[in-house]
Amino acid sequence: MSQRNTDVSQQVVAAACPVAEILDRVSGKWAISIIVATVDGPIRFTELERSVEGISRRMLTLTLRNLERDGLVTRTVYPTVPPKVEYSATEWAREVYGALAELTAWAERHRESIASARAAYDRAHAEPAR
Amino acid sequence: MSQRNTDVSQQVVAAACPVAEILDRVSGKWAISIIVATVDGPIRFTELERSVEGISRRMLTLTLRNLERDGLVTRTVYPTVPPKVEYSATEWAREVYGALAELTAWAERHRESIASARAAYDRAHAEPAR
DNA sequence: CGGAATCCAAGATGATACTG
DNA sequence: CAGTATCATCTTGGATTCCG
Repeated sequence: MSQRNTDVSQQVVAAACPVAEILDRVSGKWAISIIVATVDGPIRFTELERSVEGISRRMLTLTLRNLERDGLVTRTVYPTVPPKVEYSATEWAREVYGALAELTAWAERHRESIASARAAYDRAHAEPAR
Repeated sequence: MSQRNTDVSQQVVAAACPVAEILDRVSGKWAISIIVATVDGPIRFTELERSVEGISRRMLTLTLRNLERDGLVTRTVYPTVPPKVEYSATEWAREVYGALAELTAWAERHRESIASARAAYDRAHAEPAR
């Protein structure tokens, strides 16, 4: 509608949509940690709970369900006593994680710059309380 | 602590942290849309409001402030009457967006597969209501 | 062991009205 | 025009308890 929405920017917007989808999946507070924890082989629920520092049982369950739903992890139940359930990352998860590599690298390189930029902003906009 | 946390996986976890940071910045409901809207040149507040479909004035302001704080957009005020404020993506924002490109491409390729995987999951776990 | 269910606190978002 | 302020609401996440 606005004159800025030319063909080009429209395409970009369209291209951004699926990213947003993936981001929604992967950007939860815990999703990435869980993917990371599952990439190098099957891991049990309780092991995950210990491995992903600070996660609650509830969030672990919820996040795992979502990841499973999106086909990023598989859930395997062994009907033993006591029960045993293993989770592992799928090929998709590995690809997504790989795609995140560039972003990771970028983040690594700019970690400090970003921190100081933020600090500078905060300083500039601090309460002029006195 | 667990035996799975070998040197390798530890490194991966460490590497994942900064990504999580970036993701937190970029993964808001609106951040990406705003970045996209600002990449191809300065854009005014009201134009943004129209350009980013569905965003409220409040969220536009808040998200812009956060992006500015992280150095992803710049804010330029022209002390005219009526006031004029322009926002534009920084070099950082372009780099991040570029780094997201691979993820975008992946998402594009698998968009349908993911959708059907999710549909299948939902079907399999649907209310056995009767 | 591996959850599901419930309750609650905190944060994110939306709607609306007001202002320099 | 470009916000800020306020209030209502929806969503997230944590803590706890119960169960097969």
